[in-house]
Amino acid sequence: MKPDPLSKIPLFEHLSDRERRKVAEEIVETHYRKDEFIFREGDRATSFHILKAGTVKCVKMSPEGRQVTLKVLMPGDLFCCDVAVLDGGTHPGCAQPMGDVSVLSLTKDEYYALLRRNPDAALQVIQYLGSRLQEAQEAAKVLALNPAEQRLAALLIKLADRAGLREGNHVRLTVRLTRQDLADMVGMTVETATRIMGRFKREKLVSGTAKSLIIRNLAKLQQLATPVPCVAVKRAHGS
Amino acid sequence: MKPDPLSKIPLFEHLSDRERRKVAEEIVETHYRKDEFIFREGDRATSFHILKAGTVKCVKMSPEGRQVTLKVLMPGDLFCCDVAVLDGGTHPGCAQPMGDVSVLSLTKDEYYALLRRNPDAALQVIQYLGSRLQEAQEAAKVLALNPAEQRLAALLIKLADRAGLREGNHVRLTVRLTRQDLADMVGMTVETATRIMGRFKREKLVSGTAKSLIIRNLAKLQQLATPVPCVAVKRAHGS
DNA sequence: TTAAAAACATGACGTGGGTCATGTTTTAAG
DNA sequence: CTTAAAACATGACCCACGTCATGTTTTTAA
Repeated sequence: MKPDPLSKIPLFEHLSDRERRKVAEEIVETHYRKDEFIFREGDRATSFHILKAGTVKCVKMSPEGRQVTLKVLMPGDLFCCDVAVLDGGTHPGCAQPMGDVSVLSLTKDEYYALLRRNPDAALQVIQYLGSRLQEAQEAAKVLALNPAEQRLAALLIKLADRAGLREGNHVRLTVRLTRQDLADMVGMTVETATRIMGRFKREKLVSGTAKSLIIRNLAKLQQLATPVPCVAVKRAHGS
Repeated sequence: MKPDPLSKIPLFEHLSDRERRKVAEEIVETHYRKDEFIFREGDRATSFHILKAGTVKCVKMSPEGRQVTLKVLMPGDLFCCDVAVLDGGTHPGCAQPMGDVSVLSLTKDEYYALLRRNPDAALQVIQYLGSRLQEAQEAAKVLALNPAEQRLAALLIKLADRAGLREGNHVRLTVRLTRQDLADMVGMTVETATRIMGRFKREKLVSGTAKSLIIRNLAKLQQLATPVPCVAVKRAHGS
């Protein structure tokens, strides 16, 4: 099959050609549209996935119908790579395409076998999970401590970095993100997101809406995202 | 050395006796008191650790001096097991003992070698990281969506489950947790934590303070922790 | 045992941001 | 091009929680 698209994916970069060919035969590619969930919260987990093209939202719902977007996956991202989920567990959240996407899948057993035969691949997965964990913890800290404006500013910066396309002295986001999407990513309501984006727009920090969001002044956003490191340390620790 | 304390730790359970002896020789045990940080945010990460005895707080500080407790580690928990941190990175948070603790450590290189030689150990780490990741995501969701009372109730339940000692029809926590500790774990202020705990105490759901916290009515707390699944679904998705 | 230091507790007050309501603009489908 | 649906925007209201202030109780150390 095809001229080896796997070599570009970090997980597979250390594999031998032979092993890579073997995996290429086992792997299945599937396409999804915006309205087809890849899986839903509570579904039984059966496969390991890699996002090949497009973007996917990982979403958790609250019983009241509100939701948080835990993470936006970009091409190359792994999902369901943790054994905990695969080992008879159910998905802790939904995976919802944000447009047309293409996903590579490997069954649980094939995935296990792969990791067992290739310690380097296992190390890659450990590395990936580790950085996801750090991200998640950082996100929790931000949610717990920062006011809405800072959280939104921080989000825009992260997006510019990870899904942005430089255009002169501003950055265009390659992902379609409505105000609602932004709000869900930083735990606030649409109204609040709209108001703050309105403020940002007035101050020429951003422009455009979902169709094409543009970051016009990254430096100023950076500044807004960082709370003032107040001088007096309120609660010192140790000793 | 000692009669193999490693066999009780999940990471090592699938190792051959030979391998386990080897690891036992490489591993270093260190003791820390309450006022000695094991490491601080920003320190260079050099070793992989396992908590042998005691409890440890993983803490992140905001520039203003507020803090969030990302996780309370209990005996058997791994830390710094993610390669991302070990591979030339710095610690994303502090590790602060909550009393006298005992920690087993393995240098980065020995740890890598161990994982490479023992695919099963690597899978264990993947499993561990995966469940930590889910926990962290769940925590983020709770922080973002739930009001203070629900978060505290949920925390007490989790603690009862993971650090509780059954005593008749109530549960005594084996960890010393001040109101401040509780507050830091669910992103609120001491005052709010005190007030809510006061309410809980009046309703006979809990009693005692840091010295010895007792959960008296787990069922009622469970109920408080779960928000009312309101009937009308506000924002349905799909199709 | 006593004194200093944590931890706990409670009240008064202000506000960020959630909720609801309503209108405009943009996008997508026929 | 039209039209319905989705996304964006803005105002009015209010309450959960953070902040500050002050007092009591418990713990720790000497």
